[in-house]
Amino acid sequence: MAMYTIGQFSRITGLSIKTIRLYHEKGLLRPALVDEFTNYRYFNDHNVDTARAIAYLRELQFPLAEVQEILSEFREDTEVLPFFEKQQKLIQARINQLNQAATSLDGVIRREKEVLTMLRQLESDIREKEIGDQTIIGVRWKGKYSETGKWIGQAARQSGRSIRGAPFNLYYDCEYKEEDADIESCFPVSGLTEKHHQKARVLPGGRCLSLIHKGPYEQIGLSYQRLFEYLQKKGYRAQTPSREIYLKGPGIIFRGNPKNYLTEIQIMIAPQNGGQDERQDGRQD
Amino acid sequence: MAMYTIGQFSRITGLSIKTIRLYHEKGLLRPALVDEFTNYRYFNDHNVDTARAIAYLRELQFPLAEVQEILSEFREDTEVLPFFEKQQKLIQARINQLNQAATSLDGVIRREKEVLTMLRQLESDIREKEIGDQTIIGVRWKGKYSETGKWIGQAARQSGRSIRGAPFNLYYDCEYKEEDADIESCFPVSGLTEKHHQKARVLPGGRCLSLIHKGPYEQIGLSYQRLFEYLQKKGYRAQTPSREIYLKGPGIIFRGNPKNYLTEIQIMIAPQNGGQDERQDGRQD
DNA sequence: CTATGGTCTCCCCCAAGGGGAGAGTCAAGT
DNA sequence: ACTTGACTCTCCCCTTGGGGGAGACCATAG
Repeated sequence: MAMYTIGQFSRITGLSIKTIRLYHEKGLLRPALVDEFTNYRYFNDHNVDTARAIAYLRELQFPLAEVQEILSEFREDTEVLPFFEKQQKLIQARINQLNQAATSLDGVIRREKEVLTMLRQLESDIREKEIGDQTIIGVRWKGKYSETGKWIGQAARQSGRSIRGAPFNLYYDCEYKEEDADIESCFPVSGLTEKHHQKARVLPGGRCLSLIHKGPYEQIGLSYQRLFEYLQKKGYRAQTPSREIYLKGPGIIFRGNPKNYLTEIQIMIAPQNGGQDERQDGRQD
Repeated sequence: MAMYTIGQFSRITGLSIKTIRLYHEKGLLRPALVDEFTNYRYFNDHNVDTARAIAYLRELQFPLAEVQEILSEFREDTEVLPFFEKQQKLIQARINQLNQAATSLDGVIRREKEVLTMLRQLESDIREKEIGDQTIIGVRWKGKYSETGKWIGQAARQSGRSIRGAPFNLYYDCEYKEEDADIESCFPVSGLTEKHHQKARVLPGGRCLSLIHKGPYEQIGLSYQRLFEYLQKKGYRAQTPSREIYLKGPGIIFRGNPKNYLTEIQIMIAPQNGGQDERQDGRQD
């Protein structure tokens, strides 16, 4: 019967010497012989089998204590079935937890990347553009502008994992109101589950004026002023609700510097004249 | 500005007192005030924000050291993007590892459950039954019966994650040979990838005699003898190759007790005479 | 003034090993 | 027989993210 020193045994089994000694100490792997004078460990082929079994169970993420229990109390694979099933549940739970983290990370990364490309191609000028229809979930409320954060949070909870872009507000008032403004806080969504589906609706696209406001929200009045001037100069007719998209605001981790906040203001333009498809107002809910 | 004792702060943030002290010690969470005489910690609302950020990053599985680095060196979410991306890769790796374990566990559980049902409905009697076509991957070899283990391992490696049942041998010799037997060691497979596809082939089904042999392989000769007697009595003609299905042999963890090994022997029966579809018996089990 | 409950620091514990120090051992070459 | 270099031994400390508990202060209400 071949006997191996711990180094040879380590090379055979792929376990580190430290690990082998640990398994010995914990009673998982008893060397075939321990020299009673030198304390040198010597292993045989049966030990190799045991080591392989341990390595296999460790791959299956069993804790050492459980490995020992299995190895010491059973002699047949079938008897270990309950352990396997317990372990399977445990691993599924861990996978779910990690998947949740991965999903969150994914969302964060996507959002921050969008912000970065936004920042790069930023020109703080009024543009006319076409925007498409969007499926959204929103929360309608009345109050002061500064309460927006709370309601965005509300909308985020309603949308759960379906959020597909930056939050925005819809302003249903035609004019600026300090108090008691009529606002809907929304998220664009997609891939909704059944029960979320009824809370969502489609926000129609169309032609709009767009201006990206850079800086704190307190100064957003100036950007609105520029937009209204432009509207008047071109003779366009504005449609409510107007939209304020919070491309970059207080972050998830940091509040950030308000000087770098980015908010896109979109004012939908009513079709010019005559056209029978004259929608004055997108209210549907 | 509201100030909270550590207990209140713990209730607000959901972090345990121990955890808060740890974060303080590691420099992640500096209390707004530490009484210089009593060493009591007092926290304010800004601390609540920080604690929330820490909890969020911990949910994303960031280690504390990284959380501290992020919190101490950055002020904007976008700057943290590289950390997020690194973390995403790390989490994916962990998920992959766990998924591998889960897949292995799944296979083991399925196999052992099959063995258990086998054991329950075991009657060690000769039966005639129809078996269906099977897609298999096999390794053909010549040598001694006892080398089977090695070649089954070979076949397992070839089949990878597509294995769908117990391993078996095909015996191409008409008679029992001690040495230099002509054998193919196989696994039933399904869900093959492209590159595995060409190694697989279909093993045709048909009518066969089946006997489940219980006990060590060394005694399998007796079971063969019973089968051959039955064949002769019925006047059936046997077809090669015959099959030996290792329902329960040495396990993955334990070698197990050879007295409990289960091996199903299947001998295909050649169609009787003339009639190309002559079923004599409705048994289909 | 005391009782009760909060809080402090300090120390030990978990899992699954890794790193290294200092001492002892083995086998081969000289 | 001696040396040398490679192994191996035990013992201790370190990691992560906290948990448990001891013994000593602290705060506040009755």
